[in-house]
Amino acid sequence: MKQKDIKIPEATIKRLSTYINCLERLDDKGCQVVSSELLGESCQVSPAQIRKDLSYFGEFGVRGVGYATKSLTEEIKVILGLDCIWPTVLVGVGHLGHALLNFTFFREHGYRMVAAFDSDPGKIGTEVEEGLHIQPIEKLVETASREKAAIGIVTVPASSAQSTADLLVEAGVRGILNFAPFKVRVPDNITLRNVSIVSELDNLAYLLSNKKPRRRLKKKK
Amino acid sequence: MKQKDIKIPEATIKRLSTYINCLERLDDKGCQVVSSELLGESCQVSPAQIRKDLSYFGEFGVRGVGYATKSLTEEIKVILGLDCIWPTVLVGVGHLGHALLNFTFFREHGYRMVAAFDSDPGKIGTEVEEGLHIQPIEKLVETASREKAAIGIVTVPASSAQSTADLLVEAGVRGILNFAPFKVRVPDNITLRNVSIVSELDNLAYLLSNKKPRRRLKKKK
DNA sequence: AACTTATCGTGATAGTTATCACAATACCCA
DNA sequence: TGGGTATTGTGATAACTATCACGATAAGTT
Repeated sequence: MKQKDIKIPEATIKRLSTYINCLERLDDKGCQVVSSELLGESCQVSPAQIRKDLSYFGEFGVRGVGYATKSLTEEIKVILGLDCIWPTVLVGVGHLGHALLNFTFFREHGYRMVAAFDSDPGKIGTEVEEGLHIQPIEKLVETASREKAAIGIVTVPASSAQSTADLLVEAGVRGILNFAPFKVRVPDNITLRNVSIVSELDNLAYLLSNKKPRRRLKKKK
Repeated sequence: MKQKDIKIPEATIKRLSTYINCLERLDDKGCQVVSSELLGESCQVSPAQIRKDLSYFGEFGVRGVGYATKSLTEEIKVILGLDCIWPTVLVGVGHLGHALLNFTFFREHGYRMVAAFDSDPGKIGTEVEEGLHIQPIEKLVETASREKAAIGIVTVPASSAQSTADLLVEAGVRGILNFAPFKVRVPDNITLRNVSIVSELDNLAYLLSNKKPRRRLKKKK
């Protein structure tokens, strides 16, 4: 038996999430066992990459056979921490916030939206989802800490992103997912992830502007 | 004079997009000149990283002084291909689609939404933005090719993501930004980017599940 | 039980990306 | 005009990540 402290690439974690997605689809199609080749085909990742990713966490397959679809799905969920429920709050119920609240996927995959907040008085009280009424920002700290929210989703405009993040930290959330186009600052003990939709589009524009993507002429004096 | 064919890291492109964002904010604050240190402070990237990123494309700064805020912004826009207008169409006007259509940022930064489509007959004709009426999916190929759409944004459910992508390809778009939780397949000459909101959340869950993020115990037989 | 086949798990290797340290140089001021 | 200061641009290096190639091994077959 060997035990080693090793580093897990962030890219690996991202892929694990997509593996779950593909595995569930394959399971729906009736595949009880998948090879790394089939799974790779399905989610457009090389078979070796999949095996490597999984090997960081243990041995989940059977040589000569493959992986049991259902149990591998469960194993990956455990790895990602999706075997428990993460109480989550969302701040800023604009279109994007609404989209996330209605995203049934969350409910089925380890997250539970326990509260939603907005600064627009006209929205307060609106039921955005079964049993979930929009609350004023002023209630954020009180409600989120009472509900023991662990994750806060920020879908407010850039101008109020930082103050929103501050409130979430005060309310005791451990992680923040920020969709506002502003890099907020949080204490070291808070985990932060920024999602920049604009960057994704800009990346596309860059690739389209260059015939040979990822290559370019470098000019120096 | 030296000229070399070198590879640009994808991460560099992503950062360039955020540099624009930070530079515009600094410019609003009255900073006419920024050092890599100040810019780095503002967008949470190391100064050396910023200089390296820029050095792939040329020399934009003045030693001992820094970078002219406005002109650096323009230079980066040129690098990313944002100095021209990208005609863009969006398919699937749910909450997320709506959010993107109303995102004024796009209009101001190189993209123009030329059409929006949805399969729900009840939505057809609705004006989602000044002068932009939702059209039926059946009109996609005709309208998008007439408008010479270069980019297609997919915000439909996973089940119709592939067929939507196929239509966009048929309409002649060169790039697709896919928000559906399904990895669509496109011909080699089409540039594709997948945005997985669920993966971002899952990543957060993983980090929260592990005290020391990015490190873990490895167990082997 | 030996042989064959399929497919995993992983050490070694190649490739990519970030960091570092410092030479280069523009501006300021005496 | 020369010396000091600030800050860039970049080669070298370190760190990280993906790919490859193959040994290990489970199941089926004769």
